[in-house]
Order: sequence, then structure tokens, then C-alpha cells
Amino acid sequence: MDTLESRELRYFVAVAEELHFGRAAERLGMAQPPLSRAIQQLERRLGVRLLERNRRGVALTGAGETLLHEGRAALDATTAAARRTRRAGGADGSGRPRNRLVLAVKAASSHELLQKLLDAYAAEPGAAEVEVLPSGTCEQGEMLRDGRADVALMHAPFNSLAGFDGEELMTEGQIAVLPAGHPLAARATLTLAEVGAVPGLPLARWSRDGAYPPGPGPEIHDQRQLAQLIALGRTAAVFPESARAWLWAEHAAVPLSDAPPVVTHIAWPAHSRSLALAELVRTATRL
Amino acid sequence: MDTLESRELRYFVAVAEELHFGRAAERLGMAQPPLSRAIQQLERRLGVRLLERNRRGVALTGAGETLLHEGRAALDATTAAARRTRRAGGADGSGRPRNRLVLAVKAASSHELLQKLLDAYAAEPGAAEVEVLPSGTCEQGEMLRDGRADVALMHAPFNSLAGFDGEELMTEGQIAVLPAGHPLAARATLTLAEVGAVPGLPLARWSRDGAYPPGPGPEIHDQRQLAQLIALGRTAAVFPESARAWLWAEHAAVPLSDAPPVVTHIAWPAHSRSLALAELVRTATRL
DNA sequence: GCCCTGTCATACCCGGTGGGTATCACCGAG
DNA sequence: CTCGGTGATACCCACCGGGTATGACAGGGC
Repeated sequence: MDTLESRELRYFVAVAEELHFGRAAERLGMAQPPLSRAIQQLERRLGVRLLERNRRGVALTGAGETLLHEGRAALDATTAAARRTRRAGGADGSGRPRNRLVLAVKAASSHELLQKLLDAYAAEPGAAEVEVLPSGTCEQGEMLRDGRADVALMHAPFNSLAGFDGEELMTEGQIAVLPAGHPLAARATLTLAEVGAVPGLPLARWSRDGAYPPGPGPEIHDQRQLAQLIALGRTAAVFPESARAWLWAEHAAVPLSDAPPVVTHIAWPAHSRSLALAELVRTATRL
Repeated sequence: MDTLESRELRYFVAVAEELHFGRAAERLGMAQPPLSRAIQQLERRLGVRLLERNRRGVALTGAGETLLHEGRAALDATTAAARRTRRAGGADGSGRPRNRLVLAVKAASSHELLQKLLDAYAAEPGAAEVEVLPSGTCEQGEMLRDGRADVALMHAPFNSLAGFDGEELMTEGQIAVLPAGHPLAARATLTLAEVGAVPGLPLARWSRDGAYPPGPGPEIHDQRQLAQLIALGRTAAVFPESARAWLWAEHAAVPLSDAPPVVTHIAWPAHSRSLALAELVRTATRL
């Protein structure tokens, strides 16, 4: 009943993701035989079959599936422990153990709220240094989980808040951003269905960790590029209302009547006990 | 930047909890020198001072505090991975990988809701086997975290739901349970202040992991014992309304006007993906 | 049917390291 | 000053994690 070593978890996760011992071993920077042996030992120690070695490759058993999920979570927690400890120790070489918070924000999100928050917090006496970490489309959750960030601004329903503690900061509607001259731009409100089905104006597709959802619209990885394409009349997009701040003259914004409201939260790992974090949250809720 | 081994975390947590290398080593079943060396290696690898070795004992640095918190969480996640994997593999010796859910419930909580839930779920086609795990006063959270349980009935505001996903099931007021003949028992409602300040009738104190909060009331670890003491006119207690189900003739229940309502949730680890769990939750919310 | 290829498992060896014992250095209490 | 108790150091050994070479086995092409 001795507890799993994180090395074993790393090995198993690699194999379970690759479903191939050779590739997994390569990814781990080791040879295949010791990896095979390690997985066998793991299976023996757990008393459970994790992989189905069929002819030609490997498949996960039910137990393997759970170990993959749970093991990833455990590994995230472990690397989070290491990262946060390094940060708390001020391992920046400067010597002084500086109190620093890492705040993950969606790159494209509203600067207005963020600016207000940072200003208000910096004005607090004894405020910690806040490092703003821009994150990809929806990976704030991962960053909190694996310790790259201590706290995040997240946007329901896009980010899942499950597993985090949080406070609601702001609620806003959503708008369709269209080329200024487009017939629909004259409307007072639109519905999601209307925007999604405009002939000749397919909705843009954002990359989500490298891959794009299928669809006819152009592939977008940059807000400038999207703005340009909309201005040129090639695409349309749906945004929270705060996006109005960066619209061009060539853009038109029309409120969506049936889009779910976007709720901005400040969120943090539920077990956090940092004083600086509590102070930042208090500041945020008072805005 | 290699990731921490859980062995190192175990060692550090032991030392951080004992604040004494010798005792920690004993607890870990090893000798003291290798433990000292392991902690030194850990500090070197993290590039951070974790412990302040003063004359006479050891103290945690700031980084040490964070590693203690985060390390505990990581270790919990690791043992949870092991336990859930074992369970998913049906390592019960029977061979068949049985689908089983472990449901943690406060021992003293209402049987009514639980009974309905179990009956309703058992009637579902393809329902998994549900093992009901009685848990101490407030440790359902720990049980979810370290994998002893998959899902729990929790009672806000007593249990913290932080870090879990959950659905609200039931809300109820609280009542004061008094000896039947007591003058206050005739009142239509009471306030917390009134119940807390009755001369000669101190509120009972429940044990919380072995220790009791300070106060004049008797120390309670068993609901029967409490019922007896109330019946004897020696103490009083505050309970959710569902406690009426087990009151004796010698008891009187008076609603509390200012006590916060007790909300029963069904809660589970946020990253859970189990189908059986989803089914149980769906059943619960439909009650 | 053949062999070849790709896969994971086995056999065997070696070096690093985790752990043990003995001991030291230090400090506070008496 | 000595003594008890702390954590650190020195040194040694055995275990095991990792490497290389090879085997077993199943499909697929011919």
C-alpha cells in the first residue's frame, strides 16, 4: 500500500498518452525496456491491469483511464508545489524572498477591468508584486492547476470554474462584431442563429491549443488579424461587450439577444492560503 | 527543473509537521541521517531554503509553509490516484472489475435524504454499486481529496465546498434541541445568542479530529450520548431541522430565527469524469 | 507459405543513490 | 563543565533504475 512515486505516474501518463511504449520512452528520454518494466511493476503494485496489450499496440483499460485522469491531476499538483515553492522562496537570485503573485489573464480580454484592478491593488499598503501572465484561449485553469499562476481572471461560461474558488467581478452581454457596412449592422439586436448563418460571412474560428474547430470561417490566432478580416468584410465574430473598447471605425457592434452573459471571475486554487492573494481578491471585489 | 518525487514530498511533509528530524524519521520508518540529507537535496534542487535550523529545533520558512500546503495537496492527489485506480480495476479479488462509487456522508446527517437518494439511484438501469462511507464530523472534503470517497453529501456552511464541483440538494433551517421541560422550550423561536447564553445549559462541543473546541459544555462524540445528555437537562445543541427525525419525547425543538440555513450539497472532485457519478448526481438533483 | 517489420517482453549488467551505522559539531540546561 | 539532545557529516553497502542485446509474437506483403 506504499504510495505511488511521481516518476511512475510520469511514465504511465506518457505511455497512456502515446499508447506506444517506444514513443513514450523516447518522449521520456529513456529506453523502452526499462519503461516496460516500470509499467509492469506499477501494475503489480496496484494489483490492477492498466493496459491491454493487444496485437499491434496498446489500449487503456478502465483502471488505466482513471489513472490517466487522476495521475495527470496529481502530477499537476506536484509541479505546482515545486513552482509555487520556488516562487515563495524568491529563487530569482535577488536574495530577498519577494512576495509575488502571478495573475493569468486571457490575452484578448478587457484591459479596462485589469487595469483598474492592478491600479487599485498597487495602491494597497504592503501589496505584493503582481506579474501578469497572458494565457492562451482557455488555459487559465491549467495554469492555476500546475502552478504557473496563482490567480486568474476567468470568463464563464468559456472557462470552467470547477475546482477553483472564486468571486464574481462583472457580468456583461455579448455582441456581434460585423463589418460596418453590412446589412445586419443596422439591426438593433441579433440572435446567435442569425449571426451564425449569414451567407458569405462565416464566423471566425479561434485556435484552441494548436487545433481549430471545423467550419468554414477563417482561422484566427491574433486579435489584430481578426479585426482586419472583419473590417475587410470577410468574417464576423462574437465578443463580450467590453470588446467595444478596441473596435475600429470599420466595425459595427450589435447586441446579441440570446447569447449567454459573460461573467468575469477572479479565481484561485481552492486550497490557497496566501495573504497577498486574499488582499488582491478583496481589492477586486470592491471595484 | 526536474519535477519533485513524491518520496521527497512525503519526507518534507513529515519533517514540516513534526518540526523535528528524529521524530519525522521515526514516523517514516527510517534513520535520521538519510532524512536530513534528503531534505538538503530537496532544498538544493528547489534552490530554496525550506527550514530554518535554529539552535534547538526547526522552523518553517515562508517557502517551507507553501511547500507544506501544496505538498499535502499533491500527496493527497497522488494517493487519490492510487486508490481510485485500484477501485476502478476491481482489485477486490473478485475478478470482475465492478463499477463502484464510494459516497461519504456525515455519520449524524439525515437518513431521509440519503435513503431516498440510494433507492432512487438503485432503481436506475445500470446503476453502479454505492458504498456508503460514514465520515467524521467534517472530513468529507479530505475523503474526496485523498480518494477514499468519490462523492459526498456535504452541508454548507459546515463543510467548505471549495475545490469541488457540486449541486445543491436541499435547504433547511436550524433548530435548538433542548430538554423538554426547559423554560426556553416553550418559545416559538429563539436566537443563537439566546441559546448560547442559557445559564446552566452550556452548548455541547463536538470533537473535531480528536480535539474539542474550548468551552464549558460537555464533550460529545456520539449522537446517542448527546441525546441522553439533553434529555437529562445537562446540555443543549443546535441542529438542522432534519434532526427532528431522531428526537426523543424528552427533547424539545425550537426553530432558530437567526441561524444560517443549512444547504445540503452533493459534491465531487472537480476533475471527475465518471459516468456512474454523473448518473448519481442526475438522480440526486431530481429528487 | 515465407520472411520482414514492428511491437512489447525478457535477460543481463552496471552505476548511482537511497538508506544504514558511527560519529561529529553545536548549544542550552543544570 | 559536562551532559543530553539536536541536526550534519563520513563512509559503506545493497538495491534498483536504467542501458544494451535479444527474444517472442503477430500482421502484412510477396
